[in-house]
Amino acid sequence: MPIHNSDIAEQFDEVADLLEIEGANAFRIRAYRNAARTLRDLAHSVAGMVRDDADLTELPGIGKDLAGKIETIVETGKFPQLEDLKKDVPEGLVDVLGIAGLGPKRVQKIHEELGVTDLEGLTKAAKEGRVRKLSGFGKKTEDNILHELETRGSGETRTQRREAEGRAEPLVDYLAGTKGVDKVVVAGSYRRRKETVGDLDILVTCTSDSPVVKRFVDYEDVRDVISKGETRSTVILKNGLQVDLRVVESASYGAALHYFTGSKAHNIHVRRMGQDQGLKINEYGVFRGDKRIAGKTEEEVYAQVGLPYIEPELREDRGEIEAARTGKLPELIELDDIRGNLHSHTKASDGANTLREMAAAAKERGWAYIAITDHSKAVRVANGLDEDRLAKQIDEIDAVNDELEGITLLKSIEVDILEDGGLDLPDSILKRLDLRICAVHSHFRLSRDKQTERVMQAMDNPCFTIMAHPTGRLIGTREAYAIDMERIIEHARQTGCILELNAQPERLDLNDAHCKMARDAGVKLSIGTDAHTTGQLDFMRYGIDQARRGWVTADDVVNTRSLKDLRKLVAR
DNA sequence: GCCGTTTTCGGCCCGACTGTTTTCAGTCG
Repeated sequence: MPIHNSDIAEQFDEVADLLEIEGANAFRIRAYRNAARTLRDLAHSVAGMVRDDADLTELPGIGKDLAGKIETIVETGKFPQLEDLKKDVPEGLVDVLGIAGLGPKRVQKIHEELGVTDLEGLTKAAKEGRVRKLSGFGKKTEDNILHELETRGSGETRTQRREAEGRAEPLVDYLAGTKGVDKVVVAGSYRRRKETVGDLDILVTCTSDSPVVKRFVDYEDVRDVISKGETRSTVILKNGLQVDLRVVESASYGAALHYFTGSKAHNIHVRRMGQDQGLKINEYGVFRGDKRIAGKTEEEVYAQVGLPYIEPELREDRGEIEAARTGKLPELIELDDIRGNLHSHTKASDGANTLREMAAAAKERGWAYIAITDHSKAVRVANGLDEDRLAKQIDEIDAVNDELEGITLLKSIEVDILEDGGLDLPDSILKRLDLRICAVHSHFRLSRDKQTERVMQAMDNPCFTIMAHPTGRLIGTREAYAIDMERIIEHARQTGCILELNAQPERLDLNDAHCKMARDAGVKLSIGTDAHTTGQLDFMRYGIDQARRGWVTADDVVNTRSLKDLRKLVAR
């Protein structure tokens, strides 16, 4: 059973949690968390690196000690240090640490003085009024703990970007209407365009007498007010989403925007660079001594540490600072670069619109072409096309194209990859199409090797043009099927196949790390909306967001090309 | 536990808010 990066990352995070409760050195704890993050962000398998005898200490945040621990985990499947820690610290305390307002010190105290070892014990102790009697605790703290225990959902939840937008936009409009308010902007992972957000960070600039904080906590969608100060406030919305408000004066806008956009790792890196030059960087500006020397814009902040502006989507401390320093930042793709869409459905299978309607909607968006990719017959629930129906659709598209102006329908199909790696329709009909996108819709539970080989075999068929939603994941509801993306990307490179970045907001498949990996390998991408209605063609922007997070440029994406150039690219 | 264009030892980002305290520890982002 191969060990995945995320397995090791999880164990490192668990060690960090347990060490925290033990009261270990904070920097040692951070080292484990940093290492966990490095492993999660890594596009290739660290187990593979161990197998190849690669030097793990080359990875950021991994030194001699952690490299050794990774090797032990990969080679033996065991992590003795974690086992030992679990003997010393009850595991249930990790859940207790997850309660907002309870940090390591308080958890320790609750454990030592009240004998609490898990959430159940904590609930009992709080209900019996024993928590408030501890020194440093009080009635209010106890009430907060009980409230938190009652209202918290099941574990950690992140909100999908589209849902977050639905909450953020009206709130921004509401705040912008407040007296004295100048700018209102959503920062945080929302601005970095992550596929999901943990909370919303809203930054406001306003006059000193603006009632914006009061207006914020009075917002009708607020369920709980966690804190409310002069420059900061935190609330929980009725759907459980946390929103943080930060207020700064205009002179600090850029510094605050940079700070609250993050990521934390990116900020720490930039601050350290500032420190090396005798500068202090905080949310109010860049300071030499007590004198603020920058802060009005983000560009100013970066300039002070000798860097060009870095796009928010890149700010994950995944090499963007080095790239900026050496002038190697990618010129990220933009929505305007897109010339067409290569994944769309019609009424013929499970879409809602006709060929003409889809063509008109694509033209409205300024595109030059749209590929019609209805399902093939294996997907019965979606009324997939057999050979005869596809042949009819080919004729129909030819006829419609004769009437259309300024937009071209491309003949295509989303053909199923069968369990044995064959395609669901004969080559004879597939060859009549302009391009073919190929997809896995069944047998998700094959072993990693079998799944990988199934797809690679399909890629060997010259009819294979684009791999649709390559890992099959649905954000928050279905894990990716087991597949070795390193091998898939390498095979795509060798065969000239294209990988799709599916832009459906619950798919966004490839993820950002895989986009970068494909790009680094020189494999071309297609950003496809997978639209089942004309309106879903607007999902293109989610795909662009994800691509930008993957360092993707317009040149890396086939559907930024003119129709003529696209035809050349899809011919293998 | 990591890391190094002054360093292989001694640093490690920085400020706001809450609750319980009488000047601040703990927590959070």
